[in-house]
Amino acid sequence: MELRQLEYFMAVATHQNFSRAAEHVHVSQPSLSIQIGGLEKELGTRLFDRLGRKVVLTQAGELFQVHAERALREVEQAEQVVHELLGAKRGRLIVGTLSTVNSYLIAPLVSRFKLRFPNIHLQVHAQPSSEIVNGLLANRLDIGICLLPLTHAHVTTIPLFEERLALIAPASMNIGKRRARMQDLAQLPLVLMPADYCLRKMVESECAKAGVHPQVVLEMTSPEGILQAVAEGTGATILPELYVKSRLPASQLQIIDLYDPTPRHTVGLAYLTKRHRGQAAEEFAALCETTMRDLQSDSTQPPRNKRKGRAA
Amino acid sequence: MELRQLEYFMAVATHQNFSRAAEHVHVSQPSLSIQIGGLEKELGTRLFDRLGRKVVLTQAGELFQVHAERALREVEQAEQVVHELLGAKRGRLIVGTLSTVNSYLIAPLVSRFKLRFPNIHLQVHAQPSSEIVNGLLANRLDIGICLLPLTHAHVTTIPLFEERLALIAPASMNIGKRRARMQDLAQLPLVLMPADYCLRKMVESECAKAGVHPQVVLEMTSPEGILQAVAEGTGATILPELYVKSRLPASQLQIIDLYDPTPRHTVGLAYLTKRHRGQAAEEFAALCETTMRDLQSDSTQPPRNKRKGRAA
DNA sequence: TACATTCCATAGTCTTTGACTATAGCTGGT
DNA sequence: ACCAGCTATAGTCAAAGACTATGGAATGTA
Repeated sequence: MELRQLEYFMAVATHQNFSRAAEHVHVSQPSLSIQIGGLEKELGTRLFDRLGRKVVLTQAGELFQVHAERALREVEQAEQVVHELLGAKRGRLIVGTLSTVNSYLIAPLVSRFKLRFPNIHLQVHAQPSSEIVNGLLANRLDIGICLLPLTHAHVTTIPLFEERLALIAPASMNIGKRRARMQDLAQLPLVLMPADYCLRKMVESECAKAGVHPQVVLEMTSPEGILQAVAEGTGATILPELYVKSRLPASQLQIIDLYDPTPRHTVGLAYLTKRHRGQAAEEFAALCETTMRDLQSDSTQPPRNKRKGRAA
Repeated sequence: MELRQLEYFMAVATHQNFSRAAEHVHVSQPSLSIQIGGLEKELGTRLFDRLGRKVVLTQAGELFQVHAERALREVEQAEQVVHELLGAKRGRLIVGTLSTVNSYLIAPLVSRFKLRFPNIHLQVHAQPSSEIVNGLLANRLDIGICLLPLTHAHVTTIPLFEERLALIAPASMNIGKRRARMQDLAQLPLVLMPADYCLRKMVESECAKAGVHPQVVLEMTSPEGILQAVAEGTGATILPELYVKSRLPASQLQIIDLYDPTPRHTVGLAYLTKRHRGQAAEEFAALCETTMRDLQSDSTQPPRNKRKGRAA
């Protein structure tokens, strides 16, 4: 059985006339007759009684019509949902993000995204980079926001923006200045993530460049926990500046710029190389960049009126 | 879009592998690849991501799958309902019958029919012959049970059985014998149907043959009403013997055989010549004959034990 | 009754399309 | 680095659908 036959069938059932039906489906009358004939032959019974002037459904035809109509409607809808997806009018996007990035970027990003694509079902999971990669490989995530570089056979990354890292010290700790050299870290007790975390590796490599060996007094996996430990005076830490600023708990902490060199890392979009990224994913990545640009310009020059609206 | 493509699509979605899917739908792998490719091209997006080992649905594919599956199921059901109809496992049968026939034949007929085809929806309308013909022409009825002969351009008839007509007289009326000649009718007040009814025409023609002119004292359209009028002594009438026997109200009536000649008429099945008669209609007609045969053998030889079961 | 019209079915021709085989290209595992 | 497994492409062939022309039945009209 073919969809064509169902369409022709419905046309005849509607018009009760082969010739009119043929015009309606844009084929010649013989073509339509043959298709209906074939359908009837296949089913083993007549679907229409040809009564001189009119053509009417047999009982078999009536029963058949119910399901033929539904089948055609489902086919139509199958097309429709895909087209809506392409137009980003519907769909689903599951994003994995680093919890640090999650804290300051995701909230404004999500709100912008939802504004533009209200019917895309969005899910955001805060996870460490390794879990994001696993999630992508297992198809649990559509895209991830990770630290770069990330080299994995099947994962492609696109740099989105850089994060500056800053030294975070308890208010009680006397650093004595607003800026610190990387070398100065050698003298501080540090609270860092475990060795297999990206952020820790990054810190280690920066320290190595500066020729210092950090004194790690506590390892914690969550940046949230680290901040709390720092606030209680356990030690200092190094975290993305924007992250800390987004949740600075009533200035119990000092944020101290690092330089010589300033540690930075690149945040990027990650996705399975062969996996088809939907419209929604593309848009999400684009919004990611513009949102970040806005955040950084607000952060680096807070008193300056780069954004007139706010300054006024 | 073609049903073939939906089937192939579902196979790939199920097996997550083109080659296996191809085996499953009994085509070569390239054929299947091409069809999927065509479908994706038509929809304007990938439905599957080909990840080396596995093949997984894209988001578009997932949305598409829902409706594709439903569409295929509807097509399957469309076939199914027709096949069930052919096997008379379901369906509908609307029958028009003469009210006289209706009274004695339909009850046992319907019960037998329902026994054999419990899922056929049966509807029986008692109507005069002319209405039955109209009903057939207007497709309100599937088949009709009428008096023959009935000649109409589009209606075909099949004789089923003969009905003997008998003289029905009120108990009060003194006929003096169990049998009466047609000629005897001339002396009786008669209650008959109006002139445009088949039964009346039939009586008229029988009378004409016998050379008598009936004295009609009352015309009524319903045989039921006629019987009541007769019971009250308004006059005698001529009705199918079986009909009267089926509803003899506590022997207030005499049933008198007519002879010389015995008036009879033929009851037959009528249907639109070009209309396709379903399995149910065929079976109904067949049951009609056998049921009638049983009724007549019970009626003509009530004391004799033609049906051993009863006699014992 | 005969004629004109309408409508569906059939015949014959042509183009499209789907299926097949063989093979290339890529991936993943040994 | 090679082998095994999988999908995509190329090329050929046969089936199927569409079209035009026409036949034949039924309907309505002069």
